[in-house]
Amino acid sequence: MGDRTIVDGGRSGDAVPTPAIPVQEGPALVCVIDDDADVRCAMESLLRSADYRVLTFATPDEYLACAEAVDAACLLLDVYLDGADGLEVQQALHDRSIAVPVVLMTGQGDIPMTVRGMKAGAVDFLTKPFAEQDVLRAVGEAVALDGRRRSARGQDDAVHTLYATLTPRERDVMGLVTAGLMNKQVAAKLALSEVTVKIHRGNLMRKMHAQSLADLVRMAETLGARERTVTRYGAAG
Amino acid sequence: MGDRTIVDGGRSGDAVPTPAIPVQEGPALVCVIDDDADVRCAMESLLRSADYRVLTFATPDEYLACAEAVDAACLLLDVYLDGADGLEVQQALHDRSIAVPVVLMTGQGDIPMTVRGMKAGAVDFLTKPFAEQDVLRAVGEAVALDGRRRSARGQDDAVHTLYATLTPRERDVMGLVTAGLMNKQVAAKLALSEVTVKIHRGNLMRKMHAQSLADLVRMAETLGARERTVTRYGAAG
DNA sequence: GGTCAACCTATACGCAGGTATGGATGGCGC
DNA sequence: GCGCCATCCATACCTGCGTATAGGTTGACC
Repeated sequence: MGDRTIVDGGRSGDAVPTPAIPVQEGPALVCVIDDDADVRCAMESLLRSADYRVLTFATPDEYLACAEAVDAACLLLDVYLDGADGLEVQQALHDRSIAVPVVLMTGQGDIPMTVRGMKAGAVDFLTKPFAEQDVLRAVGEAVALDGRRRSARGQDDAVHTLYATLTPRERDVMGLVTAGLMNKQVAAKLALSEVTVKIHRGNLMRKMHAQSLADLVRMAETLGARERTVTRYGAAG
Repeated sequence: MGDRTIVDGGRSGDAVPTPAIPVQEGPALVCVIDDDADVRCAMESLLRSADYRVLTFATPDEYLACAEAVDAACLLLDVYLDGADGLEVQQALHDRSIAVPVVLMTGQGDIPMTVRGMKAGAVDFLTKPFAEQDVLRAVGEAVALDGRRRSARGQDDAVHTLYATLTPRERDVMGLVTAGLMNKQVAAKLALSEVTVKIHRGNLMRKMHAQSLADLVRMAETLGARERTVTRYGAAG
């Protein structure tokens, strides 16, 4: 605690950015895709009354083309659309790494379709006619899940942002150091002198904002950037 | 690796057990619960032809009372039983921390029931009459999932087994050391001298079979035994 | 009462980690 | 060309870590 004073403002060698963690502002955004205008209208008024921001779309293409929609915390998706299957839309979202929680809706669904939808990661599967409380409960769950995902991703992004500032050599050293190798062993593996390794190590510790090796190891786990040549524990030979 | 020779056979101070990792032997065991004898019989012959070991039960109670059944890699469960709801059985399994992958079956299911079953963690939901290929595919998925869970749990159990051999003091030290504190700081927190901390530290490193601090940190993450007084990274003050 | 495990301490030595000082090289952009 | 950056190295010094040696105190168990 008082033993070592850490000064990081006086050094001019490396500019270390402090990444801002993205915070969700205001009420959550819910998107609705349904080809039935009556459904869209009913959903919009119901969700607005529950204090959500709402955007509605008649087709998946409209949704995918909308810049605002990428911030959605929940997607209410009709599985029975004119042009495309709602389950295909789920797949399309997955392919584009869009991780919005999906609530599926249907008028005439069957069990295999439900199973496919749920296995594809849907939060819930609502059948028409909708009970308002069911819709709000499902949307509530989806928004809550989205919040958890966002905060988890915020942590990961912060680490990635810092990692991006490392030079290639510093990443090499970080990988081997977090694998449990001593400076001498790292030096041998990278064909360097031990002093050089120490310098890189000190630099990357500062750049990663790591106060200890334990910190760095946990960051490496987050990054998945560890040298995975061994089973799970134990220093790499 | 040749720099430091680690000898752990000659010391007589601590007996450190090497935990055996449980390995699944032979063909996987599949359990079937259905009140219809015809279904049980058909399932049994189908699954045996696919080289699974099979146990069938008419009621959930029979299954829960069977000692052999706890090793099951898959449970085929009828959701429409005489006495108890199949979904309640899922809940009962969860309450008893039985983590067997479940495949639900039904003759007259509806979508809300399917959603409940899938949200409760079912691998699949089959509708009667069954297509053989669907059954085998679902069971195959369940068994594969079980295999992944077993290997993951094997790793965790190994660490827990080692951790169980630590004395209370060694656990204190491990928590603070893996939180990133220096020996001196650990000593201050526990009101000890630094030498004592070093001894505990050396002992626990040997007992945990950790070759480096990085190893120990990863084990602590597995255990969830870290001092979680800080946000996520950064040494505890 | 003896034995053992767990716990604690002091001193001392050697090695590993970290930093500072003081260089050197090569690539890139203005 | 010049500055900037990443990379590399050597020497030196201090701190931290790990172990060995050589004790001590409790409390449980036979």
